Amino acid sequence: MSNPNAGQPGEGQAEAFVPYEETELYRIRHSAAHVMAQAVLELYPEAKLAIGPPIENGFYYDFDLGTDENGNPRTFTPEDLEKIEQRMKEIIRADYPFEYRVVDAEEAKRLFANQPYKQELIEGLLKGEADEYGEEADDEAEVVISTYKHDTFEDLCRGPHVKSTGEIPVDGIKLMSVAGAYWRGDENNPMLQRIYGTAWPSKSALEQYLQMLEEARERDHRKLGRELEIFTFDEEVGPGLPLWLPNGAVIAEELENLAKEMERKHGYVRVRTPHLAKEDLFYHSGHLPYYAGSMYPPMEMEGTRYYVKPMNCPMHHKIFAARQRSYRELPLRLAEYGTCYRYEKSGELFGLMRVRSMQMNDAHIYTPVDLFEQEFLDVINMYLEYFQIFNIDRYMMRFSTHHRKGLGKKYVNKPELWQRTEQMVRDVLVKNNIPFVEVPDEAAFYGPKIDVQIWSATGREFTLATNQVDFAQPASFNLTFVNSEGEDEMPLVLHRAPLSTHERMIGFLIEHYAGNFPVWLAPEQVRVIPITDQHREYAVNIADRLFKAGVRAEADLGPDRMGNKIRQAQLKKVPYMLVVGDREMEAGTVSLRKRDGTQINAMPVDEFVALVTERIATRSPEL
RNA sequence: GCCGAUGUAGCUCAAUUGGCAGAGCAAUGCUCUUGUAAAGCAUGGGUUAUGGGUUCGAGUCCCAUCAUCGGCUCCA
Repeated sequence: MSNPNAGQPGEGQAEAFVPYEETELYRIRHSAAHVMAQAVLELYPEAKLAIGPPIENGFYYDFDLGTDENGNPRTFTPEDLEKIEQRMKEIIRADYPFEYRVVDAEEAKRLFANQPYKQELIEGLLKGEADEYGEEADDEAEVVISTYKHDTFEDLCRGPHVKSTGEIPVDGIKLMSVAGAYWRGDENNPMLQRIYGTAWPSKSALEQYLQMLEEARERDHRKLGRELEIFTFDEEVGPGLPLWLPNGAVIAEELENLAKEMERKHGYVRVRTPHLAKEDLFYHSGHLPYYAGSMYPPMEMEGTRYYVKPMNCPMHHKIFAARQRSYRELPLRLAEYGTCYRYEKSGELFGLMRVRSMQMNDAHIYTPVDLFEQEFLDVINMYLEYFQIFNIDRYMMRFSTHHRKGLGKKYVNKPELWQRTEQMVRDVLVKNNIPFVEVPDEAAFYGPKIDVQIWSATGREFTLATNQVDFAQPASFNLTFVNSEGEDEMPLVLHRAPLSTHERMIGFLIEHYAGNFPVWLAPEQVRVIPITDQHREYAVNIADRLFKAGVRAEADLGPDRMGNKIRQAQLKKVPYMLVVGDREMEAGTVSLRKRDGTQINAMPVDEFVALVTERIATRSPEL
């Protein structure tokens, strides 16, 4: 797929009107990849070249280094990176021109005679397959095979490049890391060695980028989650199984309260279901045929096999089927913060963003087909309401559809239903002017979906919320309702999880707010700081008063000085600090210091209580 | 799961070619009674991830396992 966020997803590119592919920076990065490949070939003459495209923030190139004397795959060492980078700078300084030429298929094959991956790419080009950028060839256009050459290095390449290596800013490049990557992104293919580099128009731009990475590390939810005591992992509990600390539990509960309010307003009813079920249920649902790879293995008792649930839907379907349903009670919207377990591969785990136990903001909407549009839109609107509350403005709606080659394997084998439901979703989106990108071959096994994509502090892309159409499970569970004609009719099911899972949502929110939660979400909302021991009782009284007003407030009665107590509260990112001494005690006031450093002295206690309770009640983003 | 790297006190990090495991912060105790981001003194804290091996001697070298990190694959 062509990356819709190719430049920077969000800030930093004011001149975003020019497509990334047409910018000078793109040519610089692409050219840097070629220069790197030359340097690698000089160091490892036997290396086989795969592909080396520009990417967001830089470029990479994939190599197959073959095997060593013992038959083990050869890999790059961190020292190699330094050598390669040094050599790249020499090549850049030598200012070799890039020369473009078109070659016919015969010559191309001869040119890359001992480059098997290039041969495969040439074959692909001739067959009109997607090129190295994943772009489908235009059926009408004739196949053009071209190369770019600089110094001793010639690569199969469409370009574009800079005029000569000297146009690559020698101080603007840096090799970042080595990684394994499968040839053509397929895990059945051999693993290649990938070197990632970054490239910028100048030394200062590079430094700025490195600085930005540094800052991103500061807001990484794994770091803040530890510092703010939100969650922890324990080796003995297991990887991907987070433990919510008291502060994290507060945030999770606030999110649940929000969800309950919102869902009540939108006509949902709540249900609760067990964490495991008999094997038969998951056969029925299609999970065992299509999803078993992500499920924990079964446990057996008295000859019956049970699975821990990877999703809540089958249970909700059983609730729908618990009695006969009438069209009069549809759409039926069943909601549950359900706890699910998925066996994510060990290398896929990532802090809170990718875990093995998760609580989903789940709901299933059973609707007659003719009410689908209305229900679907209501769900989208609920997303937008939530995003407004959290000030989430950097996201992307991704419409995932099936691909015919996956029918019966990745997707249930109902081609006409796929076509029909996908068209329904597309129509709703277009008709309501909701911006989205369509991505083929990314659907759920039971139907098309809309995912909301967001980015973690480290730049990794995640699906935050999801909204999926399901035409498969109603059929496999034989779900029906009696329509106005008195006939049995099958509903469509909408799966939706606008608040994601607690794990991913809170991981995201930590980074989104850099730990500075709005008052309503902050685990500790107010800290009262007495100046000396004589003010302890007054501090306790104020904290007590706030507590009774439903505010999460604590008095810091520790032995530290006021200055250090303020520092500690700042480090924990407590929104409000109330400093109290003689002046406040006499006047019945507090000195309010906000987390941002602003200060309001001599504020009457009543006034502060009114302020904080108003912020909480309205879920105000303001401090 | 795959490729690579890393693992020392609650946290951040030291420890020369293999030669007595240390510091700051945090914690605990005592003193100080303080006005908007760090008071002072003292004390405790470690089977150096786990299990093997090499060696007179291993945090350091080797092997295996576990976990984490950067990617790939996959995904809420």
